[in-house]
This record gives sequence, structure tokens and C-alpha cells, in this order.
Amino acid sequence: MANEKTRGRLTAGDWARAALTAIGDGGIAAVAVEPIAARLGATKGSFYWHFANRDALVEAALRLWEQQHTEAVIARVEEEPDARARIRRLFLDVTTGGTEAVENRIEVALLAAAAHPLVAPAVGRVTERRIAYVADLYEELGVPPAPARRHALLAFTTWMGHTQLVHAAPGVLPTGEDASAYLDFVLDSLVDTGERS
Amino acid sequence: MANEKTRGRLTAGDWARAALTAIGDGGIAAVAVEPIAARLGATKGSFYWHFANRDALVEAALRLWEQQHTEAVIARVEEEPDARARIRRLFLDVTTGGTEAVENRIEVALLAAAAHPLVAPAVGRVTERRIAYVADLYEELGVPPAPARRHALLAFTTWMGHTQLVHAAPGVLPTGEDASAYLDFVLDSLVDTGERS
DNA sequence: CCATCCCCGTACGGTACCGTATGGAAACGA
DNA sequence: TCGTTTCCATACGGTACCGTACGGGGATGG
Repeated sequence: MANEKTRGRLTAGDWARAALTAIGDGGIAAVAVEPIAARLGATKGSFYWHFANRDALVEAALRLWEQQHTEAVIARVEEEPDARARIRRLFLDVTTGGTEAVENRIEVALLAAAAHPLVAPAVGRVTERRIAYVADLYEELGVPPAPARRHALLAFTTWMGHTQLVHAAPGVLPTGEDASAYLDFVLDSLVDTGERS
Repeated sequence: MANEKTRGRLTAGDWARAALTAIGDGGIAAVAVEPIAARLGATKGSFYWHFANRDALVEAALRLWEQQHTEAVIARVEEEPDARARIRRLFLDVTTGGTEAVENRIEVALLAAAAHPLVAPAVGRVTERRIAYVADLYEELGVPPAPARRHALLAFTTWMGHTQLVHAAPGVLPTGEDASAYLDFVLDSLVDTGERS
């Protein structure tokens, strides 16, 4: 499999993508030059021409993640016309993809590495960006800013927890037909913005 | 600091505790014999007398975690007389402890390592055990088994997400007085078992 | 006081990875 | 075609860790 386009020569982007994949497979510790080089069918000689050292590769992978897994998802959700539909879409996008979704594995790995000096700022920015976006969605539903922020925090918390649960113990979640029913149950509890009180 | 009691000689339990601490600090990968030995003021010679290899140490640490961080927490919550109070207590116990809570760091690290062959079964058992316990709490509130299971899943999901958020980006959460207000907001959304529909 | 066993330190070989040095092949402009 | 630049493989030293071998000291029972 490896890399079929640009056969032979590699770009810095190729290395960054491979590093991000490695993060999904084995966490930050799996961003090791020699194993990734082998996976790309190359050697360290190539790597140290494109990057100064291992940390630079980690940074490049994080930039890739920060750009792809935040802005891209938001852009996709923005296609939905209705704000209520966007919230549902946000959860569906993340839930669909199954247990082995690479996206989720990367999320979990980076969350666990939040103490890492290179990871911390990226995770912080992405988290704040996502919560702010969800808060905007609630405001579009007519919720005032302060409660919108609360609802966004709870929705994001639920989203993270769900991702973790799917990743760590998929067996406890409902399967088949019950799966979508449970998802509706969760979404209803999040989209209910307190009309009753 | 190191280990002051049992000065000199070490037990297998000492190694297991140190390994669990290491997991909290740097994940499964941080369970390395020589660094832990240094932290205990000993050498590998001691370790390989008490354990066959590194995997055995990981297993011992996981057994310690599985026992302490599940049954102990449940036992403490069981002290609360009212079921509603128990649910709140469950969240308060986990939230209180601050950002740097060792407990949370271990949770996050193990969740991220759920793909590890030694970690997977432990995480699976603990997860199922916790969800079943929360489902029991909801049933004590008069909720039938099926919806109780759904509510327990959502509550546990929220709990996990909250733990992740506290660990990865504590800055996005409300601080000071708003913190407990937000917590009440979350708890209300979880303890509300659908009386309105 | 001595022998035995428990516990541990030291020394060694092996593996995996980081980073550097250097030569050379492939692409490219003139 | 030829020189130059771009890109990469090989080889090397250094570090951190795993697991084994072995020897010795300290506790303990007689």
C-alpha cells in the first residue's frame, strides 16, 4: 500500500500524514522516525532532510489534525440549513464511522497526551474552538449566550464521553436498531434547551 | 521522598503502586522497569525477583486500579442514603480533586490504551461494572430497567467526557462560583429521568 | 555462631530509537 | 550535455530500556 502517488520522493506532508496515522495507532510515543520511515518505504535520510528533528514532525502532525479535524468538520456541518439539524449532524458525523474510526483514535490519543508540551496548546485551541462553535449553534436556536455556553459545554462533554466509550468499550453500547434509538435519546436530551423550566 | 515505609526491602505491592503512578504520569509506555526502580531507590535486580517481566508489572498495576478505582468509589457512594444523592455524590467525588487529580490522569491514560491487550479486558470490566451500578441507581429511583440503562449510559458518558475535559482543557470550564452552578446544571440534566414526557 | 534462604546490586548482551555525517543518484536549468 | 540543486540511503555513535547471570549481604532459625 504505502504511498502510491509521488512514488519515490516524499514530501513533508507525506511524513506529517504518516505521523498523524501513527498517533492514531499508538499515541504520541508512536511518532518514531525509523518505524514511520519503514512504513513509507524510506529511511531516516529522507526524514532529516524535510524536518529538523522528531518534535518538528509531531508539530506538523498536530497542525494537520488541528486543521482537518476541526475546521473541516465544522465546514461540513455548516452545510445543514437548520441549527437544530446541525447539532444532530455534529453527533452523527462523529458517531458514524464505527468503532475503528481513525478519527476517534486520534482524538483519544491526543486527549490522553494533553500534558505533552507540544500537544497541550493544540488540544486547547481545538477544544475552545469547538465549544464556541456549538455555543453559536445554541444561540441560533434562540438561547441567550450564558446558557448557550452551558449547553455547549454539556454537549461537548457528552460528545467526548461518547467518543471515549465507543473507543474503550463498544460492547456496552446498544447495537443494531437500538443504537440509533439511543442516539436519538442522547440528542433529544441535548437539544432540549430548557423549554420546560 | 521515594518510599519511606518498609525502608530498604520492597514488596510486589510497592512496585505495583509505583507502576500505577507511572501510568498516571506517562501512560502505559511509562511503565518502564529501570525508571521505576530509580524512583523507588532500587535497581532491576529487585524487580526481576518479584516479577517475571514487564507485562506482569502492568497486570499488577491494572489489578490494583480495577480494585481501587471501582469498588472503592462505589463503596463510598453507597454511604449516601438516597439514590438521588448517590448520583450527585458520584459526580462530586470525581469532579472534586481538581485538575491534577491522579485518579483522573490514570483513567485518561488507560482509556487511551484500551487497544492494549492487557488493558482492554480491565477497562471493559470496569466500564460495564460502573454502568451497571449507575443503572441500579436509576432503578432505585423508580425507572424501569431499559430506560435506566439508557440513562446510565448517558450519565457515564457525561462523566467520562467531563473527566476528559477537566484533564485536557480545564480552562474552558467555569471557575469559582460558576463551577458549582454548572455542575448543578449537569446533574439536573442527568437526574431528570423524563418526568416531563 | 553458623548455615540457609531471601532479597537485591552489578555487569553484561541485545534491541530500538535519535541524530549526524557523507556520498551519491535523480531531477533540473542553462 | 553538464553543472547544480534536490532528495535520499548508508553508516556511525550515543542513549534508554529489557531481560539474564551471578555474586553478595542481611535476616533468620538452629
